[in-house]
Amino acid sequence: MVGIIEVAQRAGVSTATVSRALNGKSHVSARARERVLKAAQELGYVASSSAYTLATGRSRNIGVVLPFIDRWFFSAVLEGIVNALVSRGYDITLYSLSGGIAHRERVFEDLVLRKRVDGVLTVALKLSDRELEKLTALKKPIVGIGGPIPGARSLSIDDEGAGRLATQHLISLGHTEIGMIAGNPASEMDFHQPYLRKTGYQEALLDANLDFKPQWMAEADFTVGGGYYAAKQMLGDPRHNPSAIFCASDEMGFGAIQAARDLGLRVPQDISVIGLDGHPLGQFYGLSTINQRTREQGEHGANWIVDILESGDERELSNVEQLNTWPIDLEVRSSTAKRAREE
Amino acid sequence: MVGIIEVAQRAGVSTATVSRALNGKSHVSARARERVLKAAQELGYVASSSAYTLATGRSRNIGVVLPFIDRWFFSAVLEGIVNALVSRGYDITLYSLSGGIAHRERVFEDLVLRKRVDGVLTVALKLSDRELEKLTALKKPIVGIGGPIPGARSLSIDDEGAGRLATQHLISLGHTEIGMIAGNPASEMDFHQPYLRKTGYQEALLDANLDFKPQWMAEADFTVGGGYYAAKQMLGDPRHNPSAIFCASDEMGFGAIQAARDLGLRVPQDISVIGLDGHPLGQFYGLSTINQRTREQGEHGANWIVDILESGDERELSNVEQLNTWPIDLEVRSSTAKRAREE
DNA sequence: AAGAAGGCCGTAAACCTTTACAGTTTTTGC
DNA sequence: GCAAAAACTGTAAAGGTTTACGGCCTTCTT
Repeated sequence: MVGIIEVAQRAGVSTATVSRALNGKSHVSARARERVLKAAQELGYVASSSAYTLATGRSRNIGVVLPFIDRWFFSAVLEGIVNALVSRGYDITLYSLSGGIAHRERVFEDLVLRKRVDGVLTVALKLSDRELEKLTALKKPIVGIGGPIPGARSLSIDDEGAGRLATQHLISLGHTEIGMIAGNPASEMDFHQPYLRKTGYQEALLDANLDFKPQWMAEADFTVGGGYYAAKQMLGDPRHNPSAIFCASDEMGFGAIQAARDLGLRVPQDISVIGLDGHPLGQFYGLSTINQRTREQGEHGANWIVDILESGDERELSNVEQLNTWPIDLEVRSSTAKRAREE
Repeated sequence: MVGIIEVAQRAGVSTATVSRALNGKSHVSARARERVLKAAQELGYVASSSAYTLATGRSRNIGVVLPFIDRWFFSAVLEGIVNALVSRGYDITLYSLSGGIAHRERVFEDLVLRKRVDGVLTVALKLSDRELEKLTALKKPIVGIGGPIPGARSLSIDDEGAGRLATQHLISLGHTEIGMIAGNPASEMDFHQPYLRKTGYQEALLDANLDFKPQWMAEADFTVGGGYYAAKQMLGDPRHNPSAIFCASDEMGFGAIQAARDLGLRVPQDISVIGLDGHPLGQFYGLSTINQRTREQGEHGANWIVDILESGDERELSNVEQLNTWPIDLEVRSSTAKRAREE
C-alpha cells in the first residue's frame, strides 16, 4: 500500500509538504507542488480517509437518517441529497429506521456518535429530546428536511398551508362535501405532516362555513394501498359520500382514483381528487396536486449543512432552532373539476 | 472526548484489556470484563471508528453504487441492502452515478479506493475493465446485483428467461401479434437487462413460429413516461398495432396501460399488457408481471458480501466469477387475457 | 512441593495522516 | 547591499485504537 511517505520520497520533499500540496493549502512553492502532484499521480496514491479523519476530526461524511427508502418521497429526497453531497465532495452514510424502534436507538446511540459523520440530515423525522441532546453536545449540526425540529435547523413546506390550499382549491370548484384521507401518525414513525395537513384542511372548511362530518376523515398509510382502501370505504358508503377528496400524499391519490374507478365513479365528473407531493406519476394519471419539489428539498438541505460545516465559524456548529419554509405550487390537472353532482 | 484510556483508568486495567473486553476477545477474566463494561457504560464511551479502521484495516462499511435512487427498482434493492447490512452491524456508504460520467470516474477512483469500504455492492451496473481491475487489486470483494459481472460475483435473475416467460404467457393466451417495449441501453448507463430481455422475447416468438415486425419493438426509458410514449406510438398506428405488449419493466407497463386507455382501448379486452418487476403498484392496476422480489435480492446480495468478509478466509476476498441466479415468478393479474380480436 | 502449562494482563509499536513550531530560504523595501 | 519580512519546508507530536510480545500469576500434574 502506497502511503504519503512513498510520495514524499519520490518527490524529494517531506510528508508535510506532500500533505499541504495535496490539500491545496498555501505555503508550498509551485515547483514543489508540481513534483508532489506528479509523484502522487505516478504512484496512484490516494489518502486513507480514516487517517485523515483521525488527524483532523473531520470525516467529510454526512449521515442521512430516514424512516423508509422505497417510498417515493424518501427516495426522491435522498436522490437530491446524494447529488448535492457528492458534487461538494462529501460522502453519505445511510441509516434507515425501517428496522424498528430498537434499531433506531442503536442508530443514534452507536453509529451517529462514533465520530463517523460531520453532520446529520434527517428526513421527515422527529428527534426525541434525548437524541437531540446527544447531537447538540457533540457540536454536530443537524438539518431536518420535511418537518420542523424544535431546537435545530429544518427545511419544510408549510404543511398546514398546503392542506388549506388543496382544500380551498376544491371549495373554489363548488364542492361542499369534501373528504380527506390523512396520514396515520402511529404507523409512520413520528413525523409531523399528518397532523398539520389535517389542520389545514379543517381550517379551510371552517373558513368557508362548510360542514365537517367525521365520515369524511380517514386515516391511512401514505401509500397507494392506504389510499385505495380508505377511499373505497369513504366513497362506497351511499349515505354520506363526498364529492371531492383531498389526499395527504400523491400515492394515496393514485389509490383513491383507482378505488373510484373500481366503484364505477368517474374522475373528475363524479368525484374530484387532489393529492400532495408532485409525484412524477401524477402527470400520467392526471392527478391535481400540490407540488413540493421534493428532490430540490433534498439538495437544498444537503447544501445547507455543508455550508454550515464549511463556514469556518465554530459557533455555527451548535444547533439553533431555525425553520426554512419551502415554497409549494398548486398544480391543477384533470382529477379535479367543478362540482357536477345534482343536489 | 472520552477515549479508551479513560475507560482503562476507571476500570483499573490497561487499554489492551479494555479493547479485548469490548471486542469480545478471549484472554480476559470475567472480573476484568465486567469492570470494563461497567466503566464504559458509565462514561458513555463509544469507540472512534476511524481509529478502529486505521488500526485494523477494516471499516465495517460497505459501499453501494447505483445509477439512480428514485426509481423503484433501485430504491427497493437499496431498502433490502440497508436492512440486511444494519442488522449485521455494517454501515453503508452510498454512491449514486446519476451525476454523469465524470462523476462516475470520481466515485471509483477516489472514493471507493480510500480504504473507506470493505466491499462494494453494485446494482444493475456493468463495471469497466479498469474499474474491476482496481477493485480486484485491492482484494475488496464485489457483488453485483441485477446483472452478471464478468470476473466477479453477481446475483441476478435470468433476464433472458424472464423475457421468454413473459412472452410465452402472451402466446399461450392466443396472441400472435406481440409487441415489446424494451429498455434503451444508451440512456440507462450500461446495464445489461435491456438486451437480454429483448433476446428472450425474440426467442419465444421464434420458437412459436410467430412473426416479428420491427414496428412491434420500441426502446424507451425504464419509466412510466417511457412506457407511455412508446405504447402510444405502437398502439396508435392502425396499420400494425399488436394485441399484446410485453414491457421490460412494470413502470413501463403502467405507462402502457394508461396510453391504451387514453387511446380508448380496453385492457385486457383490446390489448394485453405484461410487465416485469413485481412493483407494489401492480396490484392496483392489475398488471400481470414477472415478480423478481427485488427487495429480497438486495438483502441476499448484502448478506453474501458480509459472509465473504467474515469467512476469515483471505482467499475469499479475491474476486472470482460466480453467478447466482435468482428465481422469478409469473404473476398473472387482470391486464392479460385471451386474445379476443377478430381476424 | 516443584515444575510446567496456560490463562491474564500490560507495554509499546503500528496504523497514516495533519499541523504546530521552528528553521531555512527567498523576497522586499530602502 | 542589508535588514526585515515573508514564504517555504522539515521535524515530530498528536489523534485513538488494536495487537504482538513478553512477563506474571494460577492451577494442574506428578
